[in-house]
Amino acid sequence: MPELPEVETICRSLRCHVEGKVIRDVEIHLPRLIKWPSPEDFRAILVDRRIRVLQRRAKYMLFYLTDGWVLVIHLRMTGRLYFRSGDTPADIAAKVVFHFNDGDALEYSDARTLGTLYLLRHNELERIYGLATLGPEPLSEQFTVGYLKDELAKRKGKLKMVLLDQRLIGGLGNIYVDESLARAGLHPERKANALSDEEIARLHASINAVIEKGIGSGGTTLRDYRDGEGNMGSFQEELCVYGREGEACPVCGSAIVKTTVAGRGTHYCPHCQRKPS
DNA sequence: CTTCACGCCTGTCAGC
DNA sequence: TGCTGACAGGCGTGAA
Repeated sequence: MPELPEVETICRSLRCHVEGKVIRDVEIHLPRLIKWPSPEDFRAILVDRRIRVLQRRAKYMLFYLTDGWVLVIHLRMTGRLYFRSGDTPADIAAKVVFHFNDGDALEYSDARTLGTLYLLRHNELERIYGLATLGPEPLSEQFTVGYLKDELAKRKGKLKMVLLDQRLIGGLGNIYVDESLARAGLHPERKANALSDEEIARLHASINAVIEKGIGSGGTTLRDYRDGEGNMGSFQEELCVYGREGEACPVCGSAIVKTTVAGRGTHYCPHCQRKPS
């Protein structure tokens, strides 16, 4: 569900509620979500530790705790983190609940239960393979046109697949890849290593613009996604192609097409994003 | 090394 | 109305 803009929005909405809070207890209703250490140790280590700062890296949320521990949460498809003040009713469907000393709580719920939670020392974070191998993020200093050009040159696959690879760019998912390609006017099945310099520059600018607007809109709420206070995002109103099969392209009016590329639902405008034959 | 199909889970929705 | 199957925004694994 959540991609970089959604995770960033959740982090922003949670910081003022959780930073500085001391964990009093942890309820674990679905132990298999805890990937490291054992659920028993996970709980025992968290109890009495304070959340110092909450940071985000791509789609990972990192809660830096006292004594060098870091709680790492990846929401995958349907994970949700919701801050609940002590005087409001608990979510009985929550899979993991972090109770704070002041009576407030942070609830993790997850319809498809594909999310992952870890508790590691700050110098052990590379044990999470996906976190250790993340590429630079959109809008970061390292994500330059030159970087994108060099990386695309090494890839023979289709653009759609390459842009979803978190080792190349950290934080893009299915929605923002489709939107980036639409705004750059590039067909999702173009070969990554066959783009002109001008097309690469356009793609780079489009990725940054889409992610920046996505964050500015508080993310994209198509179904499940809410921020840490339960608010919906509004970027769904600005989507050009994603979820708009059969609707008119905002640029040329052609009907948006949906296909499957690299096993993922893929939306594009057949006129603005022509595939050179 | 890259590329790609598949499995993981469950809720929702279209079609019958 | 009730059932069935396809599908869903992510990622890790393993095979080629």
